[in-house]
Amino acid sequence: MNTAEDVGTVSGEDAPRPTRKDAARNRALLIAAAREVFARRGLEASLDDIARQAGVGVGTAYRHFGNKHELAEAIMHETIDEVVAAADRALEADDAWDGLVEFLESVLELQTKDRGLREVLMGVHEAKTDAMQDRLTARVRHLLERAQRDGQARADAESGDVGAMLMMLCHVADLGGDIAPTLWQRYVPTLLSALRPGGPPLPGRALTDAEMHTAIVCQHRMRPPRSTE
Amino acid sequence: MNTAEDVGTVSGEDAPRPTRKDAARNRALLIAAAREVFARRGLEASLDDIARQAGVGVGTAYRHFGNKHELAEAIMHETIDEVVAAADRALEADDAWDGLVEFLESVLELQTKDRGLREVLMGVHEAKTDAMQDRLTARVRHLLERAQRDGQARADAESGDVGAMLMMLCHVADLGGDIAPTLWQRYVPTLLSALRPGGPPLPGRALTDAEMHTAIVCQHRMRPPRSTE
Amino acid sequence: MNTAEDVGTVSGEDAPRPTRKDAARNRALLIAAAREVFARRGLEASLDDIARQAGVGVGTAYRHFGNKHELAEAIMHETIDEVVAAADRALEADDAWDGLVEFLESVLELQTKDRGLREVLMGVHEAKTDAMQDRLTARVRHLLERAQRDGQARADAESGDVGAMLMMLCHVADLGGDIAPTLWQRYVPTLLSALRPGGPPLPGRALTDAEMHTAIVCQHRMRPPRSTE
Amino acid sequence: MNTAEDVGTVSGEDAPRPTRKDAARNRALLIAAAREVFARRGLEASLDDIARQAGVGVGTAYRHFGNKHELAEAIMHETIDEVVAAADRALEADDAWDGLVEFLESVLELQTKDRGLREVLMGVHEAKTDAMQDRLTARVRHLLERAQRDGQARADAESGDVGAMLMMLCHVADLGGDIAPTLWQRYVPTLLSALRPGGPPLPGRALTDAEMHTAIVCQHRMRPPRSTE
DNA sequence: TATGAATGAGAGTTCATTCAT
DNA sequence: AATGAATGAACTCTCATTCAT
Repeated sequence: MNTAEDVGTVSGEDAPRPTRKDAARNRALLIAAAREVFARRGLEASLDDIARQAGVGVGTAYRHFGNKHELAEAIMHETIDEVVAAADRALEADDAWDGLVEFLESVLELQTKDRGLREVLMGVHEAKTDAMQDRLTARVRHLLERAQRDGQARADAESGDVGAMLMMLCHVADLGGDIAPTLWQRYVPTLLSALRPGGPPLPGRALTDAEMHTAIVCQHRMRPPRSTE
Repeated sequence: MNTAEDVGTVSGEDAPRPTRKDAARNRALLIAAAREVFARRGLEASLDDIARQAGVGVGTAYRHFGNKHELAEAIMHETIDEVVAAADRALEADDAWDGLVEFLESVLELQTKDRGLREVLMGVHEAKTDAMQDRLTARVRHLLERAQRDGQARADAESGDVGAMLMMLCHVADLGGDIAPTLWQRYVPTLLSALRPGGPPLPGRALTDAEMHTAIVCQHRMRPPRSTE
Repeated sequence: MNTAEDVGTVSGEDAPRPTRKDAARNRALLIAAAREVFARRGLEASLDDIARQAGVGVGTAYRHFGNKHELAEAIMHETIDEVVAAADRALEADDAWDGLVEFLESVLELQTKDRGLREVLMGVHEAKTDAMQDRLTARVRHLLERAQRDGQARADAESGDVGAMLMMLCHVADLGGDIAPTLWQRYVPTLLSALRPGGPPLPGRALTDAEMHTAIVCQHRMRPPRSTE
Repeated sequence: MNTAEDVGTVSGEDAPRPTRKDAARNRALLIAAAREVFARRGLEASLDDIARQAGVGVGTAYRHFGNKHELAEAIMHETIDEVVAAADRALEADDAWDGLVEFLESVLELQTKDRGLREVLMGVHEAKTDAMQDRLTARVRHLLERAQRDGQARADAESGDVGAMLMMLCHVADLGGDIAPTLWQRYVPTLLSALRPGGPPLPGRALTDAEMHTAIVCQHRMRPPRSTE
């Protein structure tokens, strides 16, 4: 039923399979829209809103993501990429400790602008988050280990501590919100002091990476997908 | 207690009729059910679920509470009462500082068992929460001031700091969840050290009580009741 | 369980069955309340509202009336009484025609103040209205017949015509509402002229009393009572 | 119509895509169902009933109409179109007076079959009705003015009079219902005689178009849509 | 393959009617 | 006999997901 005119979509690029580019672009459009909408309105935003914002049909969203959860995961993936990038930058700081601090600040700055990331970091999510969490966890561990090697972080500090502190700061940042966007900075020195050599050790033990993983992944607040049966 | 004279007015317009026994029971059942359901599934749980859990029709819930918000408020009221009671107990501790610590621990223990309280403390609520927030804020202030008078807390600590720390700990407790229910205890000494005299002051400034109020109240996640009119 | 004190309700009237007066008063209270509420808010007002206004439990309303329809009927009964009274007064006017006109005006004045009556006259009701309709119909017939005997109304006018005209005027009065409360008066002369001797006869035929009855009774707008099954 | 240049923008943001065929069919089904259901049961009929009658899910109704009011408006629009068409036909009658009469008769015939229209004409509606009311009012005025120019209607007749008469006739038609579907015809000559030159003027004054508008629009019986905020 | 219309379960809320007190 | 709490069906509206086009 399509007349010849729509052959021109990619107009002369003689792609091996047609419309591959389209699909990629739509995926990108959806992710961009989802980030913006989730960032602005939180994870409860409707897929219709996101699709509209993307200039795409809802059906397209389902072709690419299967369900809302998967879309959110994809968003997280993209977003976590930025966080990972920040971590990688921090890993190359001259001073290991400065790198660690720099990383925390980068993350906080990122999540201040992005309610999507905020909710993700604060554990409002589900399932396949796995791989991304792990990528992040690994970086955190590296940052800490580097500082430990340089004698700037105490040997008994654990990467789970850094994670916990990051989350605490996220929460304060969330609390401060627009009223006091830099509130979280007030508590950075105190928290980080616990990682410094010399003082009394932290009591008990931190979450292992695996536990952290489970902990975050288990905190669904987004309803599970309906069983299609 | 009624004298004979007003017999026959409009068939007993006097005594407000002291809450029927079954009504009281149902109210209690509803509150119990709501606490349990909110505790387990969060504030987004439906009234239908709560009513079912209470073994009661939805209509009954509406007779007692008018709308979902009011029910949540009532639950919160009950729950905050426990928190306030804990604060009042803490205010009578022999040692002011021990009282403050004791209070934090009590709250954390309470919220560990109750996702309802967790969400309330973490600011996932609205409107009429006001009074309760304020009751709590006042206690926190008293606890801190008492410790300051005794020279156990630094003079420049602010009650907003205690609030922020409480929230951070709540968040860690939330993170630990069932996997590590005492995780939060690991970070108590570090955080509280910032309130102790002697060290470097906290940079910037804390949220005032009013700001804290606004910050928490503005973070609705439960939609406001539809205006019926 | 009743102590001796409530023997004093009727205090010394040694009524054959006690508390008869109470019941009567409650009935009266309910009717008064229903008239007021229906008059103000229309037939869609809830029984709860009416009971509250009466200072009585809903259950009492059901003891007296069985269901909302019956209550509305009772209201109508009371209200129609006034209309009937107006008709009886009109029947004693010196001039038969003046009596007829006077009657119409009385009814219109009554219904201007009473949305309850308005809806009743405009046929927004059901069932047992029967007896009352009939009482009214009879009066209308008498008024017309008296005017016919005096040669002031044409012989071929039918009482259904008077009824129809009354309804039309009610409708115009309803239309005028508060904006033009006397609008209906503009159309009285025209309509009544058709009842006067001398002009061309009305084409077709009017509704018989029985048809009028059926017509009005069939126009439920208030939902029928739920089948209890 | 699209030139080649914008090929590839966002996959066809150009043509608004001319209403799908099945969508159009469903919309038609809904409108048909709504007309039928509203016609049979009045404006209080539920959207569920209408959707069921249309053989369509409720959601579909909401996709097409947003809320119950809008659906009713759409129905009314369609229906008023017919009335307007009747008026336009009447405006082309050879004889101005015959045109006026013809119009009244058309409307009455239409509303005899359609309780939906009946309620609309009798002012049981709201808000956006405005435009349609006005379209109708304008026609009525034209019809009357044409008759006045031809000397067939008295100069001091007002279009509000025609409106009032139309409503009165609607009411009688409503009264006659199925029992006497032509009852209203009995009162046409009498009423219209008041518009004819020669007789005594109508006392008082008619409603202006603006007043008529207000009068009708203010008589909601259908509750306004809940503000979703 | 993309579109967006259709679906229907489910949420909050109301109210006529019943029934324990 | 009166009370008003309890009930539950019904209503309007939303949104994740499916499916015809």
